[in-house]
Amino acid sequence: MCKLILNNYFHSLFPIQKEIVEKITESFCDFTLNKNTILINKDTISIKTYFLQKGYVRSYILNENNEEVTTNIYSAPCFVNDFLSFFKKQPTKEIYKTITDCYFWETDLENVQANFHNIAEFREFSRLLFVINYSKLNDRLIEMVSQKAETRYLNLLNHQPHIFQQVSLKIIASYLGVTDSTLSRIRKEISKI
Amino acid sequence: MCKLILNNYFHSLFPIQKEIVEKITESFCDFTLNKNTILINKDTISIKTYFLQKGYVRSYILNENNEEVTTNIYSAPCFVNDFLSFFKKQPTKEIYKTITDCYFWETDLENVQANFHNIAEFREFSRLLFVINYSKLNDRLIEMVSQKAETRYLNLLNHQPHIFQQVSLKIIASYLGVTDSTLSRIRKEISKI
DNA sequence: ATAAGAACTTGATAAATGACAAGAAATCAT
DNA sequence: ATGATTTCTTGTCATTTATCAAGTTCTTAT
Repeated sequence: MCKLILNNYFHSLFPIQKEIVEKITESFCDFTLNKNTILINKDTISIKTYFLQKGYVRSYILNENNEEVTTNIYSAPCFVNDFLSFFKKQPTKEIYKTITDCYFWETDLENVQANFHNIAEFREFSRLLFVINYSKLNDRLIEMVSQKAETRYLNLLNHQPHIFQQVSLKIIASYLGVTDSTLSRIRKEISKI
Repeated sequence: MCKLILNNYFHSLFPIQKEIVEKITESFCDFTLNKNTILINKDTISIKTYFLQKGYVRSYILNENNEEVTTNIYSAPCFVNDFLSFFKKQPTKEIYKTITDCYFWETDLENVQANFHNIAEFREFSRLLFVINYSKLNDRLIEMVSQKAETRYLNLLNHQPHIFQQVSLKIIASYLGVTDSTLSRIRKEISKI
């Protein structure tokens, strides 16, 4: 149980003394999940916060036709959270499921609260995590409304090529907001060039 | 200079003692802007945080054809912030402009920091504000990728009918992710029923 | 190794939306 | 009030993407 990667993640976002990071992560516990396993189920209250050290996770909703629409793809190292559910204790609308075998760290709200109110550096880190997540989501929204599917595909391919090694095109298609047939045709078009 | 509405907003999101709210908002200053005035310009660093007490504001980007794509519409009372710019001092990608005459309160990062680290209730409020904003943005993204334009239009009409009184269809169209011609046709179709 | 299922591709056709242009209606500045 | 500007609508046609169905390839469980 080595917390090196977890601790480094805190450092990488906001400069914090080693001893303080160790105090923050003291109560984190590790666990693994096999691929295609639910991490957080729909309509439940997420009582843990998760750090994904290894693997890929996606969140998705079921639309009116019960089709899965991928809302986010998480690639380690990163935190995986349903903010509204975790902090406001509301039922989740999305399902969070592993795409590959995964290695996680988890802790609960009680511990987050203690750190948040007692450790100034953790407060800064937490806020930064929100700012970055909000900003990424905003960028994604802008991309979805202002660029066409082919551009969005090329952006993903350029910025996160590793995703294509691990995640099926069906999931990627729904993340890009198109059907798998359309994605297949986009790839065909691009390969011609 | 009456801070009643501003103070009430804090209360409405998270229960805080009156005296503490007054302390939090002590350093907020008010100002007005005429309609169609820039609040935060593109490529600048937003050094203030804004509370919109009265009026409507929108944020938008300029796409590759220099067309305005509305990313958000803010209706009072609410906070208006470019989180990434304000907290990470990064240049904004979006322009924030008033749609109507507006009345604002503002304060700076120094004050936010003092409150954030000294007042536990403000910390909770701040985090809640992030959680709610993140969640709204996530809902909007889900709506954009999983529902068609007509449904998105009807949702906006049901949940925020007041927007249609103050905001031009051109801006609403771009917020819904369609052209103004398409929105016009959607409205025509619906009116037939 | 093999059968079953899932992932991916492809074709034909339909639906949704965009692009452009022109005209009508509303708003604004003087 | 009047002309200029902007907003909104509408027509025609093009583009993008979805839908459905069939076939191929790849994975996985036994």
